[in-house]
Amino acid sequence: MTAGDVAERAGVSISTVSKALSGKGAVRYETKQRILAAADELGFQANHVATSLFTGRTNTIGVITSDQFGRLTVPVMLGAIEKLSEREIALVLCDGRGDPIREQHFIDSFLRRRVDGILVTGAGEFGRDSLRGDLPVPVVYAMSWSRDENDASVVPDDAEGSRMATRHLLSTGREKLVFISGPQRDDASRKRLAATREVLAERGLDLVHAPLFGEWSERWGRQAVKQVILSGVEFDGVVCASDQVARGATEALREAQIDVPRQVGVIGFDNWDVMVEASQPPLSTIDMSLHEVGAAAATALLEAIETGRLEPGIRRIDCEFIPRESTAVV
Amino acid sequence: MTAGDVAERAGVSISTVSKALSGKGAVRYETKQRILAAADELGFQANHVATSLFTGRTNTIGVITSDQFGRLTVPVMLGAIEKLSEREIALVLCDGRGDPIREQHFIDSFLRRRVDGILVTGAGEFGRDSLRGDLPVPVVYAMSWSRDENDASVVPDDAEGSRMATRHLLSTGREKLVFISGPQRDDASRKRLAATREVLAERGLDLVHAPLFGEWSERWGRQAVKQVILSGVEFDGVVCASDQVARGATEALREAQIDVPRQVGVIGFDNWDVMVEASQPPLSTIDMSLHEVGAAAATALLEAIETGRLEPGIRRIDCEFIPRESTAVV
DNA sequence: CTGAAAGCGCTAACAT
DNA sequence: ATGTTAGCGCTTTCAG
Repeated sequence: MTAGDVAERAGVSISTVSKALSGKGAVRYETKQRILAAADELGFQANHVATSLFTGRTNTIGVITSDQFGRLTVPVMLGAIEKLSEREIALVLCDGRGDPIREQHFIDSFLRRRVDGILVTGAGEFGRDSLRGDLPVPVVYAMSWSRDENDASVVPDDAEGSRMATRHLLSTGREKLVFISGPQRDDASRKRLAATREVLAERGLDLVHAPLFGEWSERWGRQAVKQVILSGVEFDGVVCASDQVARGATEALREAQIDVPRQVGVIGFDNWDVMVEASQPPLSTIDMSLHEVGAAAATALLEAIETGRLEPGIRRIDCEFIPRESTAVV
Repeated sequence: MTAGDVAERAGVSISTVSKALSGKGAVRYETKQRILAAADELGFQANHVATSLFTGRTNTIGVITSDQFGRLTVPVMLGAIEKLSEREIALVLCDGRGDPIREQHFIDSFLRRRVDGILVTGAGEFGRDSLRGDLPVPVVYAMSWSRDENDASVVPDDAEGSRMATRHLLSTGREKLVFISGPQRDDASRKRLAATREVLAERGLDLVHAPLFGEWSERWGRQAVKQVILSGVEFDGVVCASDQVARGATEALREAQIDVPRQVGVIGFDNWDVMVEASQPPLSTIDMSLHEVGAAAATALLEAIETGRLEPGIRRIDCEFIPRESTAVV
């Protein structure tokens, strides 16, 4: 099933078939119809491989992840997929697992396949190393950002998200806040703490307890709250750097007969459906708009592919505040 | 950067370069070294597109999902990716969303791209329609299975998993079991119920309460247990068709001052880390080995691509029982 | 408006 | 052991 078959059936030459189907050359209306009909009858689909060989573009972009497509990277990837499939661009995936050797291997494979561009993603606990300097195709980092300022990265505006969270808690009349997060070395932990403190400072306030760093788990959230309660410090709001932590915190409060949201407000981060909805009460939280992060990264990559220009630096996508009961005013 | 450049640099012809690099033709050791050196210096990577055009194989397989790569399909896809990347086979992804029009669109795109095979995946609540009869490449369904008996599908052995769960509960000395599941129309619900009853029947037992169908959520798990408690029926074990349901059930039991596992044992299904670990106590459960499902589907597809033969029918992959505290004997 | 011909980068017979 | 040649299926000048 090639263009030759269609040509034969329509009684024209191969090049006329090509022109008719691509719509690029000048073909008489009537012959065009004949060709289209023939192509249709034969179910002809132009061989994309051959086209790519000629044009040098594969309409394919390589996606490499460092975290096995987890909870954070999947939405990013879906956002990118959606954007790219509008333009008939396919994604080929591979899982670098954060191992530079594996990554290098896959990059080579991408280059052999002549992908038009590369998207790098990952959970983004830390800034990551640049892939390597001399790639012949544009590279965009999504969610996971490159420490190299000449690279282009798209990430959620974490800091502003945390500010929104804190401002919201303050706006419900609470002033005695506690901050619970995951590991201290994680980028997200540090940024979210700094942002929380910044908002408090603007109002002449500070956290009423030293920030609590642990792990990204419900268990830690529970434990941290118990610790705060034990410390005897008075508090009326808990800023959590993840929904898991927030859910754990909420549970521990309930167990200690402290009413959420009446006595203490709790806000999470992530808008992870299974956490925020199952929590009692459901959690107010910050949505990182990961879908948009992926879509924006894809758009930037597309533009770079088409124009050859890629604006370096880190682009931040707005987060969204999602109100639920855990911070309601009662 | 083509084979021609390498040839020129090594002072040989293009075909000799091809032979040297592919290792297929006979090339004198010394010239081969020269060619390898030249290729290395130039950083030459053979153009995969050109090779594909010639060989007719793209070393690419298309993956189409009906559920946006959710919690169940991601591990399946990762299992497949791992298997396939061993052989330098890439996956191109798209998201059909269960919409036949979209699916058709992507299938066409796959065919234009001359993928070597197609993998269909999805959460598998129901058996799905076959893609369409006359595809020129092999198709394997993973997790989501095709209702057409001529197709090849790979799924977890759900029924045996449920039997294991029930047998385990019985083995801990419990006999008065309750069954809580998601929507009744879901395939998984019905199969898991049937399997549970089958094991009970073997021992001359039956559920002590009518099976409870609702949704795949913690909330429903909580509600269902409350309902059972309210009914006044005596029970000492809860078979749940998902970890979310099991976690909700466990919570409701705790709230009702019923000790898990001392008074009632609870077993889940999925081995979803964030659920089983955060539950108090942690949940015993059944792992569906989704990674293996993906890997097995990939293997079957590879074989079909290589040999042209694809064994039709549904292949079931063993589940694994994961003991934790919620069913411990105390 | 249509067709012949060259070529994208590679492979594999077939010479030499 | 190496080189020459003819494609893989398409696009695109360039003639006619």
